[in-house]
Amino acid sequence: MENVYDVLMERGYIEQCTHEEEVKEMLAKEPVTFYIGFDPTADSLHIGHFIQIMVMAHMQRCGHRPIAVIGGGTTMIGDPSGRSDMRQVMTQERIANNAEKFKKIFERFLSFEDGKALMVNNADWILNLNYIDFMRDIGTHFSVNRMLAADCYKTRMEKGLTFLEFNYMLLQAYDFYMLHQKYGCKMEFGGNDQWSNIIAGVELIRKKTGDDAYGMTFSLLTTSEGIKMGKTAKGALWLDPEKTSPYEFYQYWRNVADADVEKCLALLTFLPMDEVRRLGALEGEKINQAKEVLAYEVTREIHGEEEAQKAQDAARKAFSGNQAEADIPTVELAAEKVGDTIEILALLSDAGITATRSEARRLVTQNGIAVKGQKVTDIKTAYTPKDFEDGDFIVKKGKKVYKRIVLV
RNA sequence: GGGGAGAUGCCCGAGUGGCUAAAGGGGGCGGACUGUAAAUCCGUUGACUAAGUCUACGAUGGUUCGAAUCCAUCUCUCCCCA
Repeated sequence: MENVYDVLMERGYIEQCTHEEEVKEMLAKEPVTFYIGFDPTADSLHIGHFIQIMVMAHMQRCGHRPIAVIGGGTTMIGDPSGRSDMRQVMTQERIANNAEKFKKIFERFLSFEDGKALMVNNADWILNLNYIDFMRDIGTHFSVNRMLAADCYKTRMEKGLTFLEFNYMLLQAYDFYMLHQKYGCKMEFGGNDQWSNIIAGVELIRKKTGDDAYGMTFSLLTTSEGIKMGKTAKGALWLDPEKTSPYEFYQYWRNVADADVEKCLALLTFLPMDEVRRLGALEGEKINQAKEVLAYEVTREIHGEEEAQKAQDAARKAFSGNQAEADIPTVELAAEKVGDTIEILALLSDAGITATRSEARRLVTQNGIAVKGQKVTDIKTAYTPKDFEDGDFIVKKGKKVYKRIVLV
């Protein structure tokens, strides 16, 4: 069987590794149990988590056993790594609720049959810890001096770090230790921002048991300019279709920068590397083919074949000028709002296409609005219910945003 | 516990009585150019009517014809000392 280490390396996942040679050897000769933790701080996973899921999937395909750990316990603390502010304290109910949603996504990518993968919640062993016991048992193995020097606290050394958050590292290390004891877990993976926490776990296991444990981190998805990817105007790029529609999701990937196409194909799809390299090498206008493949593939992974197809068709139609048939988002507008006639400004704001009338006015004056394929340049332009009758009342905002307005 | 500094629009940050809806930058949005790319250029970026009005500079009161700017109290943040 192919060594998953080479696969991960070739596709560009690996950022840091504790014991490169040993890890490579181990992964080649035996099935390895490893874990990745996910803190349910939001009610949906985002694209950053997706990379981790991909890694688990690659690992499982090569015969290793993933443990997806839901951080129901650690979320009670909040990981301060790389953050400039303290996380909001969350209630147990919300955490449990979010954890439920995570499960569904994992099941799409991992096979949990016959214990080929596990999902556990660290709330099971963290929530009932006894403070004194824990401190004597685990706390003794940590040096505050070293912790303070850790890179992940850097930003917090300027802004302030509470003792609550300072404990996070111990708990994550303890997770790894527990998984090692219970399931023989030998490796912990995570985003590169988790490096400090992962090392802490590796060292804890070595100190307490003398056993070998390893850690590896993966690149955070960044653009060629080094900016974190997956940010949209509305916040993160969510995997939940309720929060980010498949169409928006598709469009995000359709619009990535040329320079990022190959990297994204390697990290976010299962396409063979030969194909990835071929697509990434396309030049000029042709790179758009690669972007279509990328957008389609990623959307298919997350939302399924059907949704991906729909998004692709909609996008193609919308951008080829043949908008009438495109499956573009519909917004409803109450008929009484329209009355006998409605002016463009009221239309845009009432339909939620713009947040305010001022914004609508701005857009119209700046030539940013088209209705039924016609630029609207006069803010006095008005419409009557008749204009909506054929169901093709399509508003184009800027170059890329299309909305179909339907009276209700 | 003692002392000091600070809180301005989405973010950073200037502004220390009227010329301030608030410089500058970033980001966002629109336009041009294009390949639904990048870079670049232009415009725009509190709200409502279209020429004013209203709401805004941590919160609440006060001084003044007039306050982001002065005073008081409060809240929060950071720094130094213990």
